[in-house]
Amino acid sequence: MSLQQSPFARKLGAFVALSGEELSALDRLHSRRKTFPAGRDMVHEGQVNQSAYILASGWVCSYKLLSGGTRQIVDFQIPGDFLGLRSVLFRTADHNIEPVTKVEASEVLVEDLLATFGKTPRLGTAVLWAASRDEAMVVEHLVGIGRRDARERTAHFLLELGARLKLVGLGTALGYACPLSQYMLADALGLSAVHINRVLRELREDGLVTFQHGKVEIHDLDGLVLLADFDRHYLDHDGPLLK
Amino acid sequence: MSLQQSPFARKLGAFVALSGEELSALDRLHSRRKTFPAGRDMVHEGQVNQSAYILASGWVCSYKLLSGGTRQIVDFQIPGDFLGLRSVLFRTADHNIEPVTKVEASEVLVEDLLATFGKTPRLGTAVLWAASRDEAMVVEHLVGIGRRDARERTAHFLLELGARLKLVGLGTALGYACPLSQYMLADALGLSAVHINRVLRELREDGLVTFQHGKVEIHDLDGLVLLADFDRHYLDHDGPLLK
DNA sequence: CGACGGGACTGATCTGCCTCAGTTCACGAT
DNA sequence: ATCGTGAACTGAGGCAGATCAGTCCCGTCG
Repeated sequence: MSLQQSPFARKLGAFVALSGEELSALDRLHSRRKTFPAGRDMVHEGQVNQSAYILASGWVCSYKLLSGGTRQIVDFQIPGDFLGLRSVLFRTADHNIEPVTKVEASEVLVEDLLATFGKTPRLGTAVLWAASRDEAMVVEHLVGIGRRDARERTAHFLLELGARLKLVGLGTALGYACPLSQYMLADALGLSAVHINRVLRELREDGLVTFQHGKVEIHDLDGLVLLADFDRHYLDHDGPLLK
Repeated sequence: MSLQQSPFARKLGAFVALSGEELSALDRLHSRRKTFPAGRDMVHEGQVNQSAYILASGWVCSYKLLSGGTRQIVDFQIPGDFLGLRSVLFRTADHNIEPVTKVEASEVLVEDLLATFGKTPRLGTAVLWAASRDEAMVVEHLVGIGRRDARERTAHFLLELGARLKLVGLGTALGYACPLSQYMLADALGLSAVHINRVLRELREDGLVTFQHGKVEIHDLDGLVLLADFDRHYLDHDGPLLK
């Protein structure tokens, strides 16, 4: 275990216990560091031959635009997350990617990735697991939008985000820094910004969570978990699954 | 090209042009044929060490149950689709799978799958593409539930289903057989069955589609595409992408 | 300094969809 | 023939969340 792990290494380490050799193989993937300013799209839907990225710092969101001008945010990515894996496989991006904050990311060439997996197959397993978890999150998101009301949905979202951030060392069970505006929350949760605002006020007045000044503070974890019908296990585990 | 291709071979063939050798490697995956009656779950959420399946005939749906008793159908699978790939990777199923009709499916052991990919890597590519397309469909579904109204959502769903069925030779641009009840449609689209019924009536009265007696008939394809904001390209293509 | 702009926040009104409570019809079992 | 069941279908009434039209606050820029 090194003192200063990258969020990516930290996240994969939660799935598969990593050796020193595997950790340095990961480090080598981080050579082509790039930065992106907040707000200007990194990837547009339809673009071909995009690179994949590993997010080192900052937040981004993946979204789709509809003809009516509305948008749906599919997911947020936080440090340690893989970006645009599907777009690479498919050769053409099927969604837009916008940095929420200033972002640092490592460009990953497919050939480097495959070579790394060839030499250290357990890393391949770990990345596959991480990708499966991301897919599971999209599914959970779908379920939430389809069948949970605004309060439940918001509560679930904040809990899930907290669990993800905790995994990469950017938050605790009690709170975390969150650069999202209420507009972005609305676009992610399929609600209007006006309604998000009221829901956040309700959750605050009920003593469950506050989300103000870029900080989420969880005041009643059990109450929130109950409201959201949140499965603590599906993101949460202590120690790697594969030793 | 064999005369009688399985739906799975037909679908993969749309992504990657397959040689005779590759086709027979596919056939060998179909040895452990099983059948399942309609209505009784094949897989329950939380089950461990499930097999994966390739659907040979019949329809199934993947869904999640919420604490309130409601359910959200995440996706339907039709012949040629892969079943439970994520559950296998993750070792434990994160959703339920219920046959909509009587179903025939080939059980696929992970080791057989990996061995096949080792010998015929282009098949691996094709399966990966198919999996990416499935993931893209879940994303599109999410967008629909989040930001499309009931009419658009229903129209989009019927078009997408048609495109998928056409790919495996079970439908045309004008219509297809569809064993889904309005209740299932409701659970998939995040609506009530009552409302689905009214929406279907409206679409029928507007001369766009009819869905009656297990048959979907598209009467005004352009109108429907326009209403649904349907991207004809993302599922539709003539001839394999990789020669 | 004042102007400007973007985010948080609010009240009033409207509406899409849900819920409840049915009816009708087709079909399989008794 | 009758019963039961499950799917399609309908009307009435209610409500969650959208939309409209703002105000207030704060940070930034000329």
